Amino acid sequence: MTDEYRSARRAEIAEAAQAAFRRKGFQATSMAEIMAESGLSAGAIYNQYKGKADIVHDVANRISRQRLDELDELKAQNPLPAPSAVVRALITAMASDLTAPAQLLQVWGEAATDPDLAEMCGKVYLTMRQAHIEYISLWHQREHGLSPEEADAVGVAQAPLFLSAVHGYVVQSTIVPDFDGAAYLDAMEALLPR
Amino acid sequence: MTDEYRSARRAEIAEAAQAAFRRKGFQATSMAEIMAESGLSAGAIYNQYKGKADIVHDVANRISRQRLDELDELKAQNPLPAPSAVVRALITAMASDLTAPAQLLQVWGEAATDPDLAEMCGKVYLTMRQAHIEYISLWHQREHGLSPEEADAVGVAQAPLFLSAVHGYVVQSTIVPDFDGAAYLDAMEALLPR
DNA sequence: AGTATAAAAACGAATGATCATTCTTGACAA
DNA sequence: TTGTCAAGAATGATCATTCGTTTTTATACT
Repeated sequence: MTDEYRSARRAEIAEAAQAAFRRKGFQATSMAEIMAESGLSAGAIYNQYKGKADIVHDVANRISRQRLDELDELKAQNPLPAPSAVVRALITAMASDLTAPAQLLQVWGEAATDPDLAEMCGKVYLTMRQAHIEYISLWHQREHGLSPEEADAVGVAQAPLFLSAVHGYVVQSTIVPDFDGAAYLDAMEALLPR
Repeated sequence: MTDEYRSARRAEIAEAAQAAFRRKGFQATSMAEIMAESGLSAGAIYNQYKGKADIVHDVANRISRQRLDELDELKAQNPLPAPSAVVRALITAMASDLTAPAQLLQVWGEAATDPDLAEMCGKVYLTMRQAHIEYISLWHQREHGLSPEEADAVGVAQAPLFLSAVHGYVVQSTIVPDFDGAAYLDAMEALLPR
């Protein structure tokens, strides 16, 4: 069997598991449910994954990776809009998959007790933050004529707060019954500095 | 047995369960671990709670309630600082219990798949938001001379973003290895409008 | 006060269900 | 024919919950 086949099958399993996890959570989802969702047998699944924990990690990885992929697309695309517009684009991309925010929140919640997951989430965050630091710095240099050092300092200070806009969106869209995403994005762009 | 005794024992159990949940998560914590942590037997625990789900809900409630209690203390106390200073106080109060942010994140993650928990979290959020709307509105009326209607509109728009500062703190302090809470708070006050 | 009695509460071993994982068996591709 | 993969029943462990028993507590009575 070819490598290509292997990874295709892993994707098949991971997608089924992701759907099941989304419904019941990581811990409360049984292997039997993943088997039912994927239509595969225990043997087929254990041929691809070491165990349930292995699947959980792979799915969490996928969910996080998707956010980084969106970041890459943004980087390749834009001229130089305000940082808040970048955050808007990031959130819009994420929210285009309606289940993505809740899934991210599930992963973060799990990371609170799983060191491996915490490390993965931390790495993803650091990549995100670094990209924002560089972007904010660049934007302040061009737009306000700051020196690279001054601009970097601004980026380091502000990047975590721009990312908080993402975190707030994730939490509120999952938890708040009457959450209005569009109004949230408008308020963010009005509030964050330019 | 008096009602007082009953609630004292429930508190005893809930505190033990909370400690265990913090370590292993809600689902992965077994009744045996709650028994060990509390030093009580199965019978004693099942006399107070209907089952594990009952304990989970009670503990999640406690974790959320503590945040509302802090809000009440703030309301009783302050003259009229800027809204961002209120958010700082809220976060500082929360972070004074070092495990509180991670616990909140666990609850929110669980709420993504548990409708009862989601409803509870939603209610807590809505009272938080309402308090902030009123506060921001009041502050804008006094500080910038806005009419009540104008000021209310500002409050409705901005409150979710002020709360995002809390959500961002919760997520980042749990997930980010080198998170600097003090710098985060300073940046927030510098960034949010006055 | 001291003791008997009844009720409540706690104990902890037993139970039955669920679950992750393994392993034997059969099918299929090379 | 041989080696790989999938199937699915079997296994053994874990877990929430129950329940018969013991202990404690409150109360009534002498």
